[in-house]
Amino acid sequence: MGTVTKALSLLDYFNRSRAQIGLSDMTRLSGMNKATVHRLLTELAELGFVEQVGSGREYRLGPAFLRLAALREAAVPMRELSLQVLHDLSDATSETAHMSLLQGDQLSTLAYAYSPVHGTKVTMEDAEVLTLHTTSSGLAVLAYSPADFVDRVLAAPLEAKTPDTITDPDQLRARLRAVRDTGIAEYVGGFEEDVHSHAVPIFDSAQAVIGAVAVAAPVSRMDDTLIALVRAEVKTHAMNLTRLLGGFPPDDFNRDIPA
Amino acid sequence: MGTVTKALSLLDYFNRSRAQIGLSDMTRLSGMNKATVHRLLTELAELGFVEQVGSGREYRLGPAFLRLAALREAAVPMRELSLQVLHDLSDATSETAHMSLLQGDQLSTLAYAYSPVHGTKVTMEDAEVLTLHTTSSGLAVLAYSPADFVDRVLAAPLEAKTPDTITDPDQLRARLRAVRDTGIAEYVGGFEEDVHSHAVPIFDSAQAVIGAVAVAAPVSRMDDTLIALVRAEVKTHAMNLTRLLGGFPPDDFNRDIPA
DNA sequence: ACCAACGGTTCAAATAATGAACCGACCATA
DNA sequence: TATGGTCGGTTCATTATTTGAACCGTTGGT
Repeated sequence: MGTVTKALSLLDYFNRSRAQIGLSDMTRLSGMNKATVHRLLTELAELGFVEQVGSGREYRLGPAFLRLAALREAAVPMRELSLQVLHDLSDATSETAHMSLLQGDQLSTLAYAYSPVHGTKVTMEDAEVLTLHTTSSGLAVLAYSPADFVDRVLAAPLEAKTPDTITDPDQLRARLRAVRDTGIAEYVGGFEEDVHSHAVPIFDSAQAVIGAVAVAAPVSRMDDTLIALVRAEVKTHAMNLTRLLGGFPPDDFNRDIPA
Repeated sequence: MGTVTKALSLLDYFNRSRAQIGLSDMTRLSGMNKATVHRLLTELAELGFVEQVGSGREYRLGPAFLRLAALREAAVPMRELSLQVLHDLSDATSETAHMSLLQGDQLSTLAYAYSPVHGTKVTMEDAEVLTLHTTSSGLAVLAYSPADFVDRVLAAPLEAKTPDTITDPDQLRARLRAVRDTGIAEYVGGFEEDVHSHAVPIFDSAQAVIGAVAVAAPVSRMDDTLIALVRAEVKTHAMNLTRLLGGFPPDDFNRDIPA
């Protein structure tokens, strides 16, 4: 392992519940020699990557990250990142993948990717607007939204886009509980007939939901084999996108899919 | 220079106008050996601190910074606190307010706030980098920095950003004495022409200067009335921010403005 | 067809990283 | 107030990593 990796791997020991770490703790956590850890932390401190909290006390993450994160964000727009992940995802599933962001009480499609494998596929429009109660992405977002927001959305008139759209608030709430249990949302024909989709929420740096990644296929093609594949792939790719965007799943987010 | 410093100093060559850098360019910019730069970039890439844009193409800042910046802000909500104060300050003065942190021998902009009152205003960029000898914030920081740091900064070549930039060390030292007398720094057109700004230093819990809060306005608008208002407001808001951040001004810091 | 510049690789020589032992300071407990 | 444990930090001979000139194969412009 190179010295740079050793130094930067120290940063991984910081997290929300452990914002400050002392030299001895860091030595234990990393398994490295105390002198080594001290030298690395000192060097990181000079660069502003960590800082010492008081006088000769614990270390915490430094201010340099704010500057570099701003530059990163300026250099790589969210849409480009989403497209990369969606391309992978549609490749892995051979179906249409898309990503949408919560805007007001609707979802607006940020990006999508098609697979060339099948002649028939679910197609999207640029910046297509989706409603929350008619799509798997909407259920994924609602399932991790604050209660008052969910209340407001479900109190409004819920229009049926198809005969299969769920418009009963109680039924929708039951679906949201199911989503929270599995970490993944499913909807058959709620927005358009003949479309079966699975969606996983995307979170921001404050662990709040900001949108969802979904895979959509024609109902006829979505058999048990494809369902298993799609669920696994959407889950991992969505987690990956959350990470790329600098976000964190909430602590109660179902990290491991129970089959 | 330690290996870690070498690796992380590569990151400083990225900025808004140069978001992607190739291996050869980076070699030239850093003055290091190409093999060394390649190894360091590869190591940084494995950790997500940089990433390669296409297949065997240029490098850019990686996604790790978003995660770490979020953790930093969760641990120390410096940016959020600054934004609150800056918002108040720009409201009170009807001009642009900004806060920057000392990083190495430069200032990096942490946050800023605009006033909606005037159509023309001084604009900022996210994470904009300011030099110490060209800005009122820089003078404010230098005036309360240790002598050896000031010596080092003033001994380096001082580039003129505008015709009004002060590049003579003796003249700058005279300005620093004036800053210490009043507790507030002033600069007209040192960084950009037509900008007149006032700045007050921010201190940490060890009474050491860590940055500055400033208000910047177009030269034409900065008349005696506005100057008096800005000086009073910057002073109180900066003191307030120092306090919010858990810091203390040094004992010789001029607490009451003598008009 | 050519040349220059690109990203990337090699390996002996040079250099920086390492770690066991050691400080003084601090803080409970005795 | 002694004492034992832990803290952050330091030292320096040993060791392992980093370094850099030269070298690939590839690409793109002339």
